[in-house]
Amino acid sequence: MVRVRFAPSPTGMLHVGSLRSGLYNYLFARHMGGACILRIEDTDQVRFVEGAEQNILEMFAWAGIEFDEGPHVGGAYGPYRQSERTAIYREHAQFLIERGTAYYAFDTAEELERMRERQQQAGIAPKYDRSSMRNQFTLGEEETKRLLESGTDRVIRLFVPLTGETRTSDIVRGESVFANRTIDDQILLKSDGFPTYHLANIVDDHLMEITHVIRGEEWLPSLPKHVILYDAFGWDRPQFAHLPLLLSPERKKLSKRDGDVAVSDYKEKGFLPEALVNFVALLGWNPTADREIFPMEEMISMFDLAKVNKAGAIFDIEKLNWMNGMYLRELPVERLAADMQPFMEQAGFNGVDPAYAAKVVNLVKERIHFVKDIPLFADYMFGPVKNFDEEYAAKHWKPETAGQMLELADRLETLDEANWITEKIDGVVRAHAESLGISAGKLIHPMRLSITGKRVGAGMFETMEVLGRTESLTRLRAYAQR
RNA sequence: GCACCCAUCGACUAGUGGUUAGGUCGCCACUCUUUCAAGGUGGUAGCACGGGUUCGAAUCCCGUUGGGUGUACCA
Repeated sequence: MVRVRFAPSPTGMLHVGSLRSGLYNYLFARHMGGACILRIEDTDQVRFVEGAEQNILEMFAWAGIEFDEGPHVGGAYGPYRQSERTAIYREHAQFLIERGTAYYAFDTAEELERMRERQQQAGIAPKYDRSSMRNQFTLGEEETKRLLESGTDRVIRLFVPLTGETRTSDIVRGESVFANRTIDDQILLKSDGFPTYHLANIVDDHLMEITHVIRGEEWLPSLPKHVILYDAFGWDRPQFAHLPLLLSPERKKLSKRDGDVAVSDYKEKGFLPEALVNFVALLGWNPTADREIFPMEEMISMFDLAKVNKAGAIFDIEKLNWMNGMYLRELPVERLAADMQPFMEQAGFNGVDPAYAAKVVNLVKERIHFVKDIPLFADYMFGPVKNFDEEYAAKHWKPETAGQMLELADRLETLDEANWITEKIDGVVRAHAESLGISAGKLIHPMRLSITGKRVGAGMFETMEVLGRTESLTRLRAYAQR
């Protein structure tokens, strides 16, 4: 059975790149009928951010991505927070020491810093020098034992052979070869007793029976270390798939400095979760080139890791905007009206009838890019017109217009509530225009001005139908008589 | 510096030896029209470069160039 995991570290708000990594894990798991696990990698006590885990959970829920196991739902392989598994890592580090594939080192941060400076000056790659630093090999058995017993700060490092090479395999990128002499003796267990990512990740993936490791390309350089670790334990390794990076318009790894990178930023800006998910899915993967809109279910059935691209993809907000518009026009209006609710409150429109709100959404959804825009775009649907477009008035309001509008109002009044529908209103307006010997447009523009105050909006007759008979007539007369 | 990864229109991509190099966003034009959108139609624009291999290379190989990631007691 396929088991995959998404393993974020709770150091901030969920990043859109992480959303995509999580999504690919989810799509792959669902496609294969396997399990998708959430594991919190909180082994860095310094970078821990309060509330980050909560944000990760909320954003995935918002995006419609569910985990089968994780700290919030439990599971048979827990605990799912690495900070609750430290004893496990210590035991495994110890096991490696006994096997001779890891060793103790006692260097201080300053000593390591000086080592790197020396190496830099000598023009060689910075890498832990096992033969000159303070570790169990240079210190000898007796001194090592003495330091351990005296409680001196120590770390456990991975023993990487100085010769030979390590071969790795990746579903997206194929085979690679790394010369062992270029691979660092990575710290596995820190002096605070916590594991580094490298140790915790391998131990947990093994214990949680992960079959496929799907993660960002930034991990590719440490893949050989991980492979060596699996060998050091004597474990089979999972299959790896390293995803291309999400890039800023400057082609750099998308980071906080590039503006909105948190999923919550997009939620607050009014993007629909379906659109954001669809959009990031297509950044690096493409099921079929003949269309762009794929609901989650369809992505699941079509997902294929082997079709994931190798090159990084620029996060192009323009296309996201377009896609949001596509979903905006497809999603049920009740759902959109519910999404609009928080923005209505922000705009000061409280207590609006949900059914009426849905009608307004339906009326204007083709003309806007975000539900968030509706309270501003169609403010006149939720309260009196606040101000009238002067320029628009100057262009379409002629000396004879007021009289024409009042006459029109009288004629429209002959339509009762039941007949206050788009087609009937349309008919009355056109008949009136004909009797006046002018084009319908000559009437419609002043009507739009009187009723909405704006020069742009939905179809005039549809707008009047939704606004209602009484309010429409009142506004028509009020402006003509002002 | 060193290690590794990558390279098709401005952007996302299809393409796995034979295509007029296709689609989508954006942009431009036209159309529809009561405005603005949406829609429809058309257009703009690309295989980084140089060598091979081959009857034939966007596709395979090598190199160059360019870009990216990593290089922590962070993940």
